[in-house]
Amino acid sequence: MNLPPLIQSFVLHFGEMGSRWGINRTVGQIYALLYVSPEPLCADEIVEALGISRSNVSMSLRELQTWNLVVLKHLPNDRRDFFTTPDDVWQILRTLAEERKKREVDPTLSVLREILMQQPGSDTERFAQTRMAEMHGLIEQLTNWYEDVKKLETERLANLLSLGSKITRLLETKDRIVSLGRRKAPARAASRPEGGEDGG
Amino acid sequence: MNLPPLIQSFVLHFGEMGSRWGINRTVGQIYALLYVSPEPLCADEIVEALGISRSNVSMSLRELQTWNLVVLKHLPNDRRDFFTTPDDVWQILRTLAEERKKREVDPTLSVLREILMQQPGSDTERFAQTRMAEMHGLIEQLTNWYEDVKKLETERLANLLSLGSKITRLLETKDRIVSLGRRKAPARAASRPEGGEDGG
DNA sequence: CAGTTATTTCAGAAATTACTGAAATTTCAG
DNA sequence: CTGAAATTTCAGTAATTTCTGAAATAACTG
Repeated sequence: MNLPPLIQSFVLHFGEMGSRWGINRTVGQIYALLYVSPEPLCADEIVEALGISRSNVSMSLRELQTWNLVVLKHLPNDRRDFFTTPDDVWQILRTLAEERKKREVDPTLSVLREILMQQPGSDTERFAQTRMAEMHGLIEQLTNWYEDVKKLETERLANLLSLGSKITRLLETKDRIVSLGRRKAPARAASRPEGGEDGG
Repeated sequence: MNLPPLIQSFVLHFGEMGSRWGINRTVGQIYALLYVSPEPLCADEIVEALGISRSNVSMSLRELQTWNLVVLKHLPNDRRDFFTTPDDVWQILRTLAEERKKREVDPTLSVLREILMQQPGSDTERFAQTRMAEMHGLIEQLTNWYEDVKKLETERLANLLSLGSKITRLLETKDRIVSLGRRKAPARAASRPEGGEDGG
């Protein structure tokens, strides 16, 4: 491997991280390298930089393309393929989320749904189904939230993030306003398992 | 493998999913099995159910314990160890998030910080650093949000989720109110990197 | 203490995954 | 068309990961 030390640390780290995800080491390294390169790189430059075989680079780039994590560029009068990563980190995040959802979450949801449709043949199975239903419910809530939030423009999303849980204070305010509007009902008094009024 | 069909599907699916994460197949299967079992299971029951070696079960349970994803139980007059999963799915989610952060996000942040401290030795390195700074910034925003939100009680969190991006409408309302309060300025016109006020 | 049961460790076998080099394919120029 | 350059494919090998059986350790009983 033949890289400026500071870049090498980054590339190596991503290689290790890659293997901790489903991604393999080489794929992680190539991604990292492209991410920090000022110009698009061609396959042979990657071979040179990382010291791996040409065919490995070819396969790994293909893998990255199926993840939509790299984009192919062409230079005039050069028929080699050059590669970069999208440069907006928020966009990268979105892509990553989308792909992981597609590969991990959606199949799980569909397996769960399928199982939940079936008739349990015993108490054990019946119990299992209730557990799976809980899991299904949680995942569905999360994906609904995700589907909803991913539509936001980056600026708004960033804003939302930076509010963090402060948002709940706002919600309380809203609740108050709404129940003021309603006037009649004692609003929050009714059956709430959770006792602690924490009214600011 | 010796399981009711409906449970077997679930267990097999989690096995496959496991290998797609860093977790391996057996670990995934054991987790799934414990998750849907009405009673805690001992190691030999797992051996029996999944048809794997006793030693593999022992190692995999240890792995699950380091993730805090299983809990050990003891029955009276029985010195074997029994295992279950926590049964609140929200709690499981929190644990998972926490562990993955610890293993994946935190080390990445620290590598990035370290690299960003160093003096770049060339333009290439300088450019790489700016890219890494972008990534670092994004990750930091996300983890700040996470640290903030994870403190919420489940009920509140679920509430927040179910609002999804509707929340932004509320934010707009708030903006309007706030700028009404201020009266003078055209409010949003000026370049504001971050909304300083949060009402409260 | 010896004997019994439960659990862990670990060297090596088995299985899986990643990588390479050589050959095949594609793409383009003349 | 031929030939050169770029890329891909793939069979075989290398490396890594997972899993097992046997042995070691630990925890308890009487």
